[in-house]
This record gives sequence, structure tokens and C-alpha cells, in this order.
Amino acid sequence: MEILTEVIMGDCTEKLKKLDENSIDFIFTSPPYADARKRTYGGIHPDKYVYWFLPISEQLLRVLKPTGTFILNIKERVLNGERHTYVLELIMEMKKQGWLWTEEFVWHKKNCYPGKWPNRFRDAWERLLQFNKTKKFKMFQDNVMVPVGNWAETRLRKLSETDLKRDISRVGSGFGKNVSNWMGRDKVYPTNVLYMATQCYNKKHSAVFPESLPEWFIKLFTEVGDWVLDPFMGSGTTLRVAKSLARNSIGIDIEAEYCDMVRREIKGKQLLLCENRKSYEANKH
Amino acid sequence: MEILTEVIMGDCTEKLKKLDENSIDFIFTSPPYADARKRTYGGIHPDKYVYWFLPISEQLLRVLKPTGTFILNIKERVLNGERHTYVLELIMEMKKQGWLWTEEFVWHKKNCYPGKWPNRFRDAWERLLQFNKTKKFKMFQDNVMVPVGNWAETRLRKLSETDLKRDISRVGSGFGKNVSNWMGRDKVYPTNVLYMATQCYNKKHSAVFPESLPEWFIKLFTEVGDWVLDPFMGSGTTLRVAKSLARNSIGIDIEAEYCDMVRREIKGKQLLLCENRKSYEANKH
DNA sequence: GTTCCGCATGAATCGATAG
DNA sequence: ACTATCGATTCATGCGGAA
Repeated sequence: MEILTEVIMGDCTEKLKKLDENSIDFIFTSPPYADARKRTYGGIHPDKYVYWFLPISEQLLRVLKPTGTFILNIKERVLNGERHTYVLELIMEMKKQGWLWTEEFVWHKKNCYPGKWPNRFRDAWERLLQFNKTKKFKMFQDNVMVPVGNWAETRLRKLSETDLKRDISRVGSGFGKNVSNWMGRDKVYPTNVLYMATQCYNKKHSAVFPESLPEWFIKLFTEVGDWVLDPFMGSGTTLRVAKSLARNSIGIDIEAEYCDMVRREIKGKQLLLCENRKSYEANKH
Repeated sequence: MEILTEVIMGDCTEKLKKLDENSIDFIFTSPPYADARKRTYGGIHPDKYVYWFLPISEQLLRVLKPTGTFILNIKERVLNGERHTYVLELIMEMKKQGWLWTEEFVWHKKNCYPGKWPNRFRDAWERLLQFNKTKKFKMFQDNVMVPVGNWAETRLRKLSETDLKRDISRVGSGFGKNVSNWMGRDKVYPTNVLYMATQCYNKKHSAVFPESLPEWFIKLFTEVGDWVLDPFMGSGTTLRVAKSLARNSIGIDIEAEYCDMVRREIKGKQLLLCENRKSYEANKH
């Protein structure tokens, strides 16, 4: 079976209209956040964000199969000291369009953006909104099971409870036992909180989310040979993962530079894969 | 300085009207979830939740000092396979009342409720919505700093990258060095994700949230001698923590049994403190 | 080949300054 | 008054060079 990976250059609002209805199994995307990436997308003001996105989500609803899922990675900005409500409004407007708001996953970022302010802490999480067309969507929970428990933290907590210095030698000797214990145990289903690092750095083009993020959801919501769509492709993280997992994929981006780069990669002339890429470690602490 | 702890029995919609305006420094509460089955508060249906809560939040806005903060612990239920939107609507309606929606913290539960469903995973997070009356609210960030970095996880990742069994002995010998390294480092400010265990079990009355949750926020938003309010007191976790931190507190509950229990505890005749209570470990993994 | 140290780099946000 | 730009702040991570 041949796996297809297609790159379409242009504004996704228009290009999505050319895709067949009920043809996509899974949509994963991270649209430009309000007022971020001003150059590329003209800088959508928070107050106009919903109005800007709704025509796109309307098309996404059209192209998605009834059994498909749409995961939207998004987070609202701070404006005048408050969290803006455009994401909340977007959810309610998309429901009016016919979307089902099935779930909200949390991406708990291991390494969030630094900074200090008198009235707030660093933002260490983003929303992963799950939308569906029907209640009968495909889901393969067994594909994303995680090792049980938290070996490292248990060990750490025990250390802090006793006298550290005195116990170091004893801990050292007990170390192997714990490791084998942890490895021998079964796997469990994950939760709706994903604990992952923000990025896997490439040499030139950094991605806004790590490969482990689309990887987790593609395994969860699709089968081999299914069709994956990312209307805001960017550096092509979603397509790269889809291809490596033997899923067909379509990426749309308005930037020629991104499209060229991803096309070159598809042809195999340039491999931009992160070499020391870590497998996802969702829910492991 | 004497610390006062007051328990008021009754419907908080009414009882709140008897409190002075601008008299409370911090409000922390976890209102009953929308649920048609529950008897208390007349069994609020999700569709009527906002309508039910708004008169209460209006009173909370009145009694809170301009420098005060209101933390609302809440999570929307699943209804007909979808997340209900009453929390989103509530945020927007409270903004119309005059509240500022400053931030949304995430309580990432270490041990969430078990279970398995064909179309969703276990829910491991809840919202902690921060509302303020003005932008000039009190915040004492230094009181909630956490140890830096993530020693345990780094160690764990290194182990998985190499041959585990072969390296056990070597790791054992290098253990003390790493521990001292980790201990020597400074503390950093936390993020807006709190990673805490779900509950601290009492003998009879289990609390909705662990003591570490109000503890963290009371330390962050109040000083010794300030006034703390919980309009849905329940088993009195908020009041217990407030008292132990030398803050005055007021709790309101409609259930006589809860009120009696908390009053007895205040008098010192019954100590319901969790014996093996852990200190909070926000953002440590 | 390893390990260690130093350094640059982020989907950020606030407050001050300038137009 | 309201918007646009800029510097300061902060920390987990990966990279390169050195021991």
C-alpha cells in the first residue's frame, strides 16, 4: 500500500473547498494564535478571532467523515491583564455549526515559556479541544496505553521523607530492585492530560508542538491507510508523523517556504526528522 | 492575635447578603457540580447552572475586597457524550457582572478517579478559575516557590536510553552525586498547572479537594490575619487550612451535618486532620 | 566515546515610553 | 485616551566545545 503525502499552498479557507466531503478521518491542527505570527497570517486580533476561524471550521466539518475526529490545539492570550474569551466563544459557535464538543484534553507542557510578572505565573498548558461530527467516532484506546505508575517520583518522595545523606548508600543498593519492579508491571489507559515537552528542535524550523502530540492522537483516532489533514501545516510536523505511521495526509499552508520545505522532505531529498527524537511520554512523571 | 473561624448554616445565596461588602480577602470554593440527581440545592440541571450560580457570584463580588481574589474550582460534566458548556457560559456571564477573568489554573490530578469508557479517557484535571475585582489584587508569589527542575525524570530518561540492567550498578554509585546536585539548586516560581493528588481521606467525610489546594492559594493570595470565605464549605477543608495558616475564615453550608462537624472541630473536641497529610507538591514531577 | 559546563532560544507578558 | 514598540524578566532544553 502506497502512502500519499500532499502539500497544498494557499489560504486554507479557500483550499479546503476543493477537498471532497466526508473524505478525512482525522484533523489535527494548531492555528496561529491571536496576534501571534503577525507577518504570516496578518495578525488576527483577539476580538476578530472567532469570526476569522468559523468559515474554516465550517469547511473542516464538511470534509470530515462521520466517524472522524478534529483536534484543535489552541490557547487564549492575555489582554489587559485578563484571559481573553475567544476560545470559549469559538467552542460555542462551533457547536452551533453542528460540531460536538466531545472532550477537552490538556497539554501540560514540561518546559513552558519563561518570564515573571507581578500578577501571574508562567503559562504551562494549552487546550486540545476534541470535536466530532457524530457520537460514533473511531477510537483505538489500546494504541496509546502507558506504563503504569510513577517509579521515579515514588522514589523521590521516599527520599525526601527520610534523611537523605544517611540513606544514599542504601538507596543505591535498592535501585535495581525498583527498576525491575517498574518494568515488569502492566500498562494502563492514559488520562485526558498529556505531559510533554514543548518542542523537538530542528536545525532551522522549529515546530510549535512536538511530534509526540500528533503521534498520540493519530494512533488514538486513526488506522493505517486513513487520511489525516492539517490545514495550518507549518513546518509539517503532523504530516511527518502521519507518514511515519503509514497514514495518508494533506497539509495546507499559506507560506511558500514551508510548503517547499515539506515537499522536499517528502521526496526524501532532505530528512528533517529530529534525529534524537524521543518517543512520547504522556502521563509519565 | 486571635484567629476567628465561623460556620454559617443555610443557603449561601441568602446568607452571603448578611456579610459586609469589601470585607473578604480571598474566596475559595468548589460548588456542587451540575447534576440532575442530587437533592441538595434542588438538583441543578446543567442547563440551569449558570442561572443558579449568578446570584451567588454577584454576592461574592460584593463582599470581596478590591484587592481580593476568587478561586472557583469547577469542571463541566459530560452530557449526552459531550462536555457541557455551562462553565464557559458562566465565565462570560460573570465578566458581565463585573468580574475580571484573570487566569485559569489547571489542577492536574495525580490519582484521578478510575474507570474506562469506550469513547473517552479518565478525567484527570479540573479548572481553577481566578476572578478578580480589580487589576490591583494582592499576590505573594514568593510564598509558593517550588524546587527547581526535574531531577527524577532526567535520571529516568537516561536510564531508558541505555541498557537498563547493565547500568544499574553504575547508577547506584553515581546516585549521591546527583542528589547533592539537585539539593544545592535554588527554587523557582511555579506555573499555572498544579500537580497534586486528589484527596486526603478522612475517616467519614471525604473532601472534594485535598488540603494542598486551598493551602497553595491561601499562601499565594492572603497574609496572616486576612479573611477567607468558602460559600460551599462541605467538610470544611478550606476553613481547616485557613485556620492552620492563621487566617480568619467564614464557611457557609446548607447541610446541618457538615456545619455541626466543622463546628465541633473548631472547638478542638474532634481533630479531623488527616494524619498522614502531605505538604503540597505543586509542579514537582 | 563519555560527561560536563556554558550558552542561545523560545505560541509570553508587563510596564514604560513614544506617537 | 488609545495604540504601537521595546526592554526586562525567567527557566527547561538541546547544542557545541572542552576536559
